[in-house]
Amino acid sequence: MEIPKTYDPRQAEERHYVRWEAQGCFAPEVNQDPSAPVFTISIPPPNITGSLHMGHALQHTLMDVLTRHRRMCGHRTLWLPGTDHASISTQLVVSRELKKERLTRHDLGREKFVERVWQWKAESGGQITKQMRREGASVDWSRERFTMDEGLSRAVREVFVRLYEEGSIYRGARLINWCPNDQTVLSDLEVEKTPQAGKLYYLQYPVKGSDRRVTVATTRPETMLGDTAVAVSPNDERYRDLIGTTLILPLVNREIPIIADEYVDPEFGTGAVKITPAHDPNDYEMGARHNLPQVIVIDQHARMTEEAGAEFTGLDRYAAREKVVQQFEALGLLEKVVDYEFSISKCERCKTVIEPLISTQWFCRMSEMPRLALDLMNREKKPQFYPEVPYEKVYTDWLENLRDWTISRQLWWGHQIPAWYDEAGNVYVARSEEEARSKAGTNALTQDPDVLDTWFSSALWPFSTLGWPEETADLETFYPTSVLVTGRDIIFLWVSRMVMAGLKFVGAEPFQDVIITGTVLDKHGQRMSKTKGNGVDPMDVFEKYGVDATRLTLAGASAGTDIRWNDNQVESYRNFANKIWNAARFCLLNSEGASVGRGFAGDPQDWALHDRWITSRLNRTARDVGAALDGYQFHEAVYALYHFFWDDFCDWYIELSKTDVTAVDATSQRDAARSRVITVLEQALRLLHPFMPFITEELWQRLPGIGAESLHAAYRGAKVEPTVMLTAYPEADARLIDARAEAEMQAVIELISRVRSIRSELGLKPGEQIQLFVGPANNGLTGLFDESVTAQIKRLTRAAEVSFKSEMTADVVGRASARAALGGGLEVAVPLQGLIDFAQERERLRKERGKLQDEAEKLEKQLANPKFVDRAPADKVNELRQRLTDIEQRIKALEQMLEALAE
RNA sequence: AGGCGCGUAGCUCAGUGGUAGAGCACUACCUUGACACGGUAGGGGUCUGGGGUUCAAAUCCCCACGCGCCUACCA
Repeated sequence: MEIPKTYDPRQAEERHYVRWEAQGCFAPEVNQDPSAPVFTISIPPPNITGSLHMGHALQHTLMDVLTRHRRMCGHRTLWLPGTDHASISTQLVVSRELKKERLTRHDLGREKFVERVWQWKAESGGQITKQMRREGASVDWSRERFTMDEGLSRAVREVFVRLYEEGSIYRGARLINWCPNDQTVLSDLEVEKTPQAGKLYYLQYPVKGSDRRVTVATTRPETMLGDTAVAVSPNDERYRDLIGTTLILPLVNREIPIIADEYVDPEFGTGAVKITPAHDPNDYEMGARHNLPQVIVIDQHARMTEEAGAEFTGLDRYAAREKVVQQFEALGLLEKVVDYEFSISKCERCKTVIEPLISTQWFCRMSEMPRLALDLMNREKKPQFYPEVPYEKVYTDWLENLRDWTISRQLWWGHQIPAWYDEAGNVYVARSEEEARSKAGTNALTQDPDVLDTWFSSALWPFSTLGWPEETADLETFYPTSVLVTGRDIIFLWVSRMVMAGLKFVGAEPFQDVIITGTVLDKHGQRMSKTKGNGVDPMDVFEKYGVDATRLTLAGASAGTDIRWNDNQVESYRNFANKIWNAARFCLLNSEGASVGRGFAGDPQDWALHDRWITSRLNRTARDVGAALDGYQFHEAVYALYHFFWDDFCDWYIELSKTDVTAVDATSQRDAARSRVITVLEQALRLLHPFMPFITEELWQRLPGIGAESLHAAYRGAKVEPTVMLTAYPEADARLIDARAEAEMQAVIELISRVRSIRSELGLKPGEQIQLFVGPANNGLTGLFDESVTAQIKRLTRAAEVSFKSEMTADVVGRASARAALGGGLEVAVPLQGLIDFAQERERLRKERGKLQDEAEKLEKQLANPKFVDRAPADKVNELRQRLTDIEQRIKALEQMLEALAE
């Protein structure tokens, strides 16, 4: 059999996914067991304009690990894929394309533009779905969904109509966040605050019929043109007498009142606040409290309106600012200007400064639905967040202080609002135009031109993708889903809204658990971003190190915390993949006469030590991995697998099996040993499969003795070729976890390591054969060293001979020996016939003794403390006593050795 | 302004009351019949600083310093 010495990930990645997908291995229908438990994950739908980034790669890896694990446990698993339509982004992308043709969307008109977007989607919108295949994501493509699909759109209309009919959706004029660049309203969550170095302008407003002036401080002088009051704190002595009097607003000469409101902080600025109800959220509220008029001085393009006065009409807001300041200065009404840092709201997408405007929009009331979600958390602690701290609190805090959600957008791409107006302006909200017509009693209707916030449809994702509002079999079977894996940035935008919608419309939470992943940062700890150009493209990493290594890196990063991306880490997992490849290569090159699943017959107590040991380690690993995955501690699972495979299986088990496995004669002993290594390998491949799907499949396919009967019972009737992904995930058998075998093996390992250490420290050449004395023979441990173990010790320490001595005195082992004191009173000696440098050997032994003495001293001190002995648990005290005894024994042995070496 | 998190080996990070760990990097030796993307043996840490609780603190509490994130209507 030709097996290359180095693993080439590429060819395995190309072969297996296609077959898995074609044979329906990812679809829940592959499961033939009607009583199987169900496991469902609904993917956070990536945006159709996007391409795969490290955040996706991380989340997809975790979802795939969970899905593949549950599938191997025989569960009926569904990981449902799809994408969302991303109104603004997509519209911007397509508009940019049009710009190249010197066209705008208005040139095309709405219908043609939307057609064009669909066309763009068909051509360029499928990038992520291709990339997910490369990742190995075991999603059921036959159930792929898109938020603008007919079915999902129907769900959107249904929800809209129901909410409208019960009064939870309303239309009205409110102060909203307006993006003058994108020409649309934005919800509070799509606005980002950034600190900004600016100025605070102190403007003086004359008091009517008096020489007095009231000074107000503002960061936006241009808004003064729309002021309709000045507010002061009711308890502020400085202004008390002015409350209720009138000011003359400079430049516009409007008379405005001085009002009192608790909101005003007398400590800040001058203690007097100009109030512009039409252009500031706080002023808007105060205006409502005091019934102030709203004077609109800025329009949707952030230019001044006619209301701002003839001189200002049409000026950009910043030009207007300058002009206002100039004129105040000219009038002697500019008291001062100071530098001032404040935070400014920008459009999350285009970074344009948001203009708060009064505008008629559709809103969704946030009163009953957040209550449903909060009640569920209080009552049943659902969904369960991982990590619970701090995300559960982040989630509930947000739900407790929600403002109504602006759901309309002035865009063309998206779900057009199912509301129609007749000529009189009456509104008819309906599931279809026909329904609206029959409600209106006329055909002369125009549909509201706006579309809904993309997140409105995303909120329905976990059930709309399963067929809701129809009562489909999928909805019945797969809802609520099991777990949601996502980033912390969309807990508000998406997670909470899904919970609200799920509770409201299906009557059950959309998922039981929520895993919040960290952010993948660059190696300097910076957020990856296009503008900084510090992003790492997962596709490049796949190409360079392989998909499996990349997945292991992502899964191996600590749960919930941010990940600094570092190629070194992937490289080490690439090396691990190569280690797996070569361990398998060894097994396969020596596989004649071997078969998976054989070799471990009979009572385990009759097996060789290393066989009992590896079986114990394997079962312990299966137990640890299972427990880690149940708690979503992926990194613990990776750690356990890595060390089991490399340290236990490769470094020791394969080495200890080599003599038997590579025997020249085809004996049953040889074949049984071969079967045992290959059986352990096969179990290890199964354990690794959810994390490293490609290499495990590639190798598993080559193992002798695998076939349809290797599959998990739930998949045996399915029409699939044997595949590791449908085998049973190894489950720990508690009876095979053998602490004694592990302790005994530990003694053998210590012996070998110490002898190697002696060899190394004394600078013996690798080929130089030595002799070993081990004893004293009355020690319980020497019973371990049967013929086979002794042979292994010889091989691994390059010893020509191992002799067991009843005593380990200098007389017996010879004065010229390098020696070591092992645990349990065991000693080992390497006689060196004059080669030994006595001074050097004494130094070595003293150093060793020094270390032990330090430790003994600490233990003695602790054990001499009556408080410790009295108050610490008895087994802890015993443990330390035992450790001390062992150390003392070793020290004693070392002292005898030193004595024997004395000049 | 508030809330939360983090600070452990040169680097990236596990560990969260009872003997300080991993990967990478580093040193020495080794082309031994799976693997140099490898093997063997090593070096390296007053667990940010200070105080407290405890028989025992990297781990729990308080304070300080440094870093990061999130939320918020201070003109």
